[in-house]
Amino acid sequence: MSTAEETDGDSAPWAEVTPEAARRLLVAAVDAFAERGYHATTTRDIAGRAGMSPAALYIHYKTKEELLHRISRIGHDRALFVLEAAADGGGTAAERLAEAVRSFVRWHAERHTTARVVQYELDALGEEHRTEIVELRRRSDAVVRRIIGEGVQAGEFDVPDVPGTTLAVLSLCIDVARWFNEQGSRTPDEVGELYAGLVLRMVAAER
Amino acid sequence: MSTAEETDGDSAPWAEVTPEAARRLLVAAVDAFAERGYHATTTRDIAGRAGMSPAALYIHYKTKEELLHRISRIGHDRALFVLEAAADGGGTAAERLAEAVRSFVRWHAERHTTARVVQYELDALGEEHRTEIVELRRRSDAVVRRIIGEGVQAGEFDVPDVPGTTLAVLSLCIDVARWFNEQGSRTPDEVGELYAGLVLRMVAAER
DNA sequence: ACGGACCCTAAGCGCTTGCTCAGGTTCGGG
DNA sequence: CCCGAACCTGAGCAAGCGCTTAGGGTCCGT
Repeated sequence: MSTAEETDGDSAPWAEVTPEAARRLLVAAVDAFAERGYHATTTRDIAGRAGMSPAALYIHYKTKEELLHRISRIGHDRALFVLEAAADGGGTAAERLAEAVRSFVRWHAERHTTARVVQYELDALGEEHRTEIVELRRRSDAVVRRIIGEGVQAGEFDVPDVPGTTLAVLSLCIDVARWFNEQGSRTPDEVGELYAGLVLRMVAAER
Repeated sequence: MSTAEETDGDSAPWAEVTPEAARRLLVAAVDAFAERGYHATTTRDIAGRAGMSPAALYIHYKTKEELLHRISRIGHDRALFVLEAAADGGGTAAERLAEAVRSFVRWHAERHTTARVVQYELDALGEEHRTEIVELRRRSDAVVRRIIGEGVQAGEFDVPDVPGTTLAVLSLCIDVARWFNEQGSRTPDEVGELYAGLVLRMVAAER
């Protein structure tokens, strides 16, 4: 597999961020934001983690908020990519839903540092940037809702409230970013598998 | 029903906080923390919402962190109370689990302002205060795990991974605080009902 | 050898932060 | 009518914030 110009959700995490100094700052910001939260993180802390002086940050980014926006934008793009890949993967609705949950959860667990920033620091974005991100989340919702809707029509699923169940499924997956811990007893793969099973039970017509 | 000295999860929200000036400040802090987050909220903002000068805050609380701790402590106590009431309510494991989810979710929806602070600003607490709160959350976990465990033993439930499913159930409920909106199309009762049904499907032995 | 593009830093500006403190207001009991 | 306790405010301090600016290395093509 080539490492150049990848747009998938996993490999070479921040490869598209250039030049290298800008990437180092962005990675440092992800770590700091995830650890302490956006508002509790200082620009001096970010620059320090990247091994630079506080002023260096402003050569590559106009403001601290722009850093958050870049992180949030790239993160949402990747999470959405993962979801859409599963949705377009073919198979029955159950197979596609299971794969969507499995990979979406795996992303939130494996990359829980990024995911935490992406999912929980949304309010710190400015008006314009936030609406841009909210649109991406609307699309995630649409992807899951479509799979569930198709499963219902095909008679595979029995779901009284499709929008409500969609909300619950996404909520369940997203919250993984909050509690997942690398020192915990479960690998991202195991959590993905567990959750895929639970979600299938939530929508299954019968067993 | 008397309004004096209540300790349940709903009525007379912050009645046990006295004197009245201290309660006004605490309510103002809950609103501010929920809206902007702990770190983005200034002591001037809190005092202003309570109609006092910045200095007044420090007559009733030693630090801004003490305010967060009081909120977090009381909130966790109430949420736990709601859970335990449902768990001790009698009936089959399915009935108790459904009631636990229903009331826990209802609490997180109805009082989502408080719940947001309680569930998402934990990291802003100091070392000692945080470990105190984490203990309360461990007890919430134990309550749900016990119900599910008993359901499995009674043959009512079929759950391959009890700790994992417990985690998922609680995660689902807690995340309600993040997305619930009073202008949304669902009442707290409706969300509670929906979620209770979904959780029962996750654990049911057969249908 | 040298000019200039690029990238970075030291220093610091103006402002806001959490918090303090001396002093004023209010009010019930004697 | 005065006292003392309870409660609150105006003014402000030291520290830390996001961000700016003047200037200095480094390395390229020529």
